[in-house]
Amino acid sequence: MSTSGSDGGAPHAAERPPLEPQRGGNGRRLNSHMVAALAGVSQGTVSNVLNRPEKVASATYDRVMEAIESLGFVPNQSARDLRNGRGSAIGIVVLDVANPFWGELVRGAEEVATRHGRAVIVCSSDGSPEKEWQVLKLLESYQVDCVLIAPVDVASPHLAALRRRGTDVVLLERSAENDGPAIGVDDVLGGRLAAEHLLEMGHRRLAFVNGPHTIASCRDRAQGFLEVFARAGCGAAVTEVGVPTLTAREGAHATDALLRLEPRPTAVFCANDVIALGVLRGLASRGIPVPEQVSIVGYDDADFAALLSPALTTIRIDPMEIGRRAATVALGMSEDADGSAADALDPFLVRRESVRRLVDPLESEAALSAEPSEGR
Amino acid sequence: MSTSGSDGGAPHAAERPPLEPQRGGNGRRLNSHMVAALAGVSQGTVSNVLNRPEKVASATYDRVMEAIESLGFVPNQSARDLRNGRGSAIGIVVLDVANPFWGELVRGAEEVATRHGRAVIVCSSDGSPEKEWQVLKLLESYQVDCVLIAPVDVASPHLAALRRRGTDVVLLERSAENDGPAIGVDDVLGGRLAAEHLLEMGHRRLAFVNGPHTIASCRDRAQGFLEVFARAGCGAAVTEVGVPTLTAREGAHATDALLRLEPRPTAVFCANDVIALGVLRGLASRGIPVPEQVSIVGYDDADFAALLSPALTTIRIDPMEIGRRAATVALGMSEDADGSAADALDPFLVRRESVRRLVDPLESEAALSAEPSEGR
DNA sequence: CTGTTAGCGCTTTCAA
DNA sequence: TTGAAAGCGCTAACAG
Repeated sequence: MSTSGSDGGAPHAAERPPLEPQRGGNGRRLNSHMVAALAGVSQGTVSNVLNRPEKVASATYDRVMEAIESLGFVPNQSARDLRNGRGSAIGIVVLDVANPFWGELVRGAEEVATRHGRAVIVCSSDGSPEKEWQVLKLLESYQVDCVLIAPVDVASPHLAALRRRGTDVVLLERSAENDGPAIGVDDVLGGRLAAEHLLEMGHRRLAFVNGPHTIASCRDRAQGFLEVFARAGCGAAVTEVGVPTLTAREGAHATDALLRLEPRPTAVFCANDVIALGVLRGLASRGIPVPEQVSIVGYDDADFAALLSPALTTIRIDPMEIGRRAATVALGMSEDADGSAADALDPFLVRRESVRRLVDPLESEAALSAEPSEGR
Repeated sequence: MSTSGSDGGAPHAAERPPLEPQRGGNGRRLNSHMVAALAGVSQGTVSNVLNRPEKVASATYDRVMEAIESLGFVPNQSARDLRNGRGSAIGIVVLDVANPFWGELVRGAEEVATRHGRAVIVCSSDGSPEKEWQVLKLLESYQVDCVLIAPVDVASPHLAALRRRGTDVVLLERSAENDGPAIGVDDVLGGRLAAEHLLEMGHRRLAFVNGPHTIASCRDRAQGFLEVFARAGCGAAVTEVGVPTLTAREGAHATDALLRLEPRPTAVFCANDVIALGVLRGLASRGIPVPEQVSIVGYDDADFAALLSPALTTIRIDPMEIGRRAATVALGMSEDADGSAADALDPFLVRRESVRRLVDPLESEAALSAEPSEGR
């Protein structure tokens, strides 16, 4: 049997009439006026009980509360928002909620928002400026109080316009070309960490699988990663190979390009774990052992990173904490100091099994041929 | 330098006055009245242009549209919702958005909702009835048009009450004790699939790491899994070990209990991949090889399942499609047939590396003796 | 301390 | 085809 019954000609859910919700006993919609009537007070007093309890005598307070409970009254947020001239929901725009990184971030934001009785409206932009614009309009129509956003393009005029119209926006990434509040990880540092680790492990021929530079975090990771080699003056060869989207599929797809590189890299840094996962998959399907023949460093320390085989060495960041902080500043709860308080979380290296130490310095120079059996 | 500047005593974001958003040229809030003024029509006409374009002369239509564009006017959804007596957002309550399964599901729902100009309010219940109730109140205050929910307890009175008050609710799981619309995977079938596979592979001593039976999907998976053995009459020994939450941590924690079992199981079925991942981790830390000593079957085919080592044999379901369908019926777009249309997605088995075939029938018989070899 | 009142921006009769 | 006016449920200012 199906769960949605088609019992004897009953109309199905989709075509039920615009039946009015939440009726009181008399058949009218349940509202503060009815609560007031039941408690024997005026609407204004009900409002006060809800919003400024201290302004009302405790006897009346109790009576009103009782009425509220017994009726199961829930104030109409649309009306409040309308009256207050500003919505109470908060919007959050990420690249893709289905991606665990953004999922966790959303979770963190949602946690603090709902704790404050605020709804969070979640939208995915898929990295598409059009879709981003569309969802921003949507959020604006809902009069959201503020939007937390990982912008496709920080410099987007739509963003600026949104802010100009009075919506608070807090960026889910740090960015030089932005003056508003922003919470994010210091991705330049993250890139640097990866580079230093690889250098220290003896790697000199490297590749970096990265997303489009329109994404600030990609740009930053590249900057940090590349600047280490530029500075080191160690004659390392670093190639950046770009992928259009940060997905496992693209990572796997990039493997071909990686293997065509001359000289072939001994290590590849991936802009995130999902890509690393794709690269790992691509390498595995071609029978190339990791880390024996190529070392991999990911970014994010996603759930699965520790459980891959080999376990993925990665740069750890805590997306949920970003979400929490972003929501906190968005709600104006960041009363600490001058508002510039700790807006960047420092990522750190998690050493696992996907990076091999190149013991013999010559080995890294031997171009492509020769590989020692390396058993460990 | 920090991204949120504390430049020369300028007040920081949190304490800016309740400055009114989206002003028109004259300093008042931008509304349909101002659009009307600019276009030289009345408010009602603007409303018609937006909602019933066919009712308005094309000349006026163009003029109004132009005014809308030039002003950058976005209608106030709170006001519409208030006036319409029903919100336009849709709520979705899952156990945890940070979990990739729910993240994907949310994504699917969000995709179809935003395509229809509807906002999605996302909430995580964490499997806690209190938190669920809290978020349901939140959603109700926002007057959401409908809520998509994976209930902590299908039989919850709060759910029934919500529905009674006129909010559409569509369940994100199939359940016998529910008569409203529901989209979900046929978990009984899923459990059955796992059992049949294990049986076919020669396993007779099994364990099932499962979450609380208050969660319908857990109950159903158990039902399907157990009923196969009951029916098979093959004298298989199956033990269900319960974990309070469906997390990797709990899975790892359950490993002890698993290993204490007499007789020790040759295969364990896990209620989802995340738990399987925890069990895998627990087993690995104790040096017990999979699948050589124990076989594992997961559920969900999460992102990482294929990349574990060994790659996880699992029951695949498509959460995003569930989300899409749920949102579709919620929006009353399911005009197909009588409303009972395909409300269950069939899961299927994905054979990978975590299940070993017990070649020698004696091996599996040694423990409990007698069973018809049942090969099929 | 509590009641009264005036709208917030929008949709929708009802008239013109 | 368009305009005028009423009112959705709530809050805030002001009176009592």
